[in-house]
Amino acid sequence: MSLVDGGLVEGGMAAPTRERILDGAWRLFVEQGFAGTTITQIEAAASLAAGSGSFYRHFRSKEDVLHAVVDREVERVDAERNVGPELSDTGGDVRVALAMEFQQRLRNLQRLDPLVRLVQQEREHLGGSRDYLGDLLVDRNVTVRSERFAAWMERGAIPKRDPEALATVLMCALVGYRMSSDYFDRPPGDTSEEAFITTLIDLVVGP
Amino acid sequence: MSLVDGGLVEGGMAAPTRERILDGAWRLFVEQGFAGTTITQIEAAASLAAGSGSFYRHFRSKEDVLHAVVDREVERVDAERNVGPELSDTGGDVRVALAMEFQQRLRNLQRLDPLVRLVQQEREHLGGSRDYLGDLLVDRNVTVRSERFAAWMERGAIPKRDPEALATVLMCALVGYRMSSDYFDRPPGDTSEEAFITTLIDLVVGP
DNA sequence: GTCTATACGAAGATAGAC
DNA sequence: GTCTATCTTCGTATAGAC
Repeated sequence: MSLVDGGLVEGGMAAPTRERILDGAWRLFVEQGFAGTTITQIEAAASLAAGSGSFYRHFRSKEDVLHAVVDREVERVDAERNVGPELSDTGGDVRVALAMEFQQRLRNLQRLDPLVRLVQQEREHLGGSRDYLGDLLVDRNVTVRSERFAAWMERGAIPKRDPEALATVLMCALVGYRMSSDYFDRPPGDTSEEAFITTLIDLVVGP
Repeated sequence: MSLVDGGLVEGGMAAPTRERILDGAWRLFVEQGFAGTTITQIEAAASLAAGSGSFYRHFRSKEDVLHAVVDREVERVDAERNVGPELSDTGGDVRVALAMEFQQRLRNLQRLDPLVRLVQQEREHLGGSRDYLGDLLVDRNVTVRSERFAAWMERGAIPKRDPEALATVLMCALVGYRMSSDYFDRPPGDTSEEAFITTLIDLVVGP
């Protein structure tokens, strides 16, 4: 049982203050942005007296905790990295394998949206973390998918094309769909996720 | 001849203070964000005395000028709206028509990036403008393109598919490519714009 | 309409007792 | 490590002369 608000974790042990500060700062930064969040709010969220400088016993400044928060989240992304099912897991049906992969990617993108937004907002202050996040979110995904597509092309499961460019196009389409949906609070062109994925698969597999 | 910095416009007439404030605020908001920009900076950019409240003779608050700036930019987007060349303009070559259209869309997206970012940053304060921008940037584009695709499908120029879903997928791919490039300061998967567009065309037209 | 001067509040950060 | 209390800086906004 986990009582995050009370600062307790499984087993009833009180979470270290530093962790509580990171948890609270992360939530507040996501909800209000970095500039919109005050040290006082972070202290309150960490069950410290609001307005006391207790925060400063654990972090040197507001920017300091921003870096710590972002780095922790980027590490989590790294740890949770996963790819879609192998073709063999879906009875050799390439359409099913693609559908599962695209759905999973859209879910992942949605989950990562708060982090992406925060990093975007504070891009000037987050040079290194931003580079690493780009590598994690984009390049490694393209690499892994393009290798898979190349294998499928060899087997004749999908038409032959430049596998890296294909992987890039598909990833960009999914990124664009998710960002448009988040940005405008509705799917682009009123195209449902299902119709979007179906069309994407048709384009990849061919008629 | 236009001397924006000096507050002059064609003809040598001094631009009204209100316009100079809008120009300066727009530039500063793009460079530093809304929260990161001070009234004092806006005044200086408009050639008013820094720290004097002269700003307040023209706008009631910082939020007020934000709305005015965003609305002005959205109106400009609306005025500049344009679509790619007709099929007949390219000698009936659908690949050429698509290439020109995609290139133009990528250029447009790049030009609109500052506005999109600003609206994203201050989304809470910009409800109405945001809805309208979504309509302008996404839905109208999808509508216009899907009608065109439907006509091309009738003529047998491209394979038959759901034209609206196809237009959505393509627009999302371009949005994702541009946003990834801007976000990480490099194209995703190190795929050049040319290779990206070529692959996109191959997917649409078929082998 | 623009200036000088300033009131007011908010937020980051520190000092020192416990 | 946490508290009370406070310092300092900065930014919004206003008052009133010109």
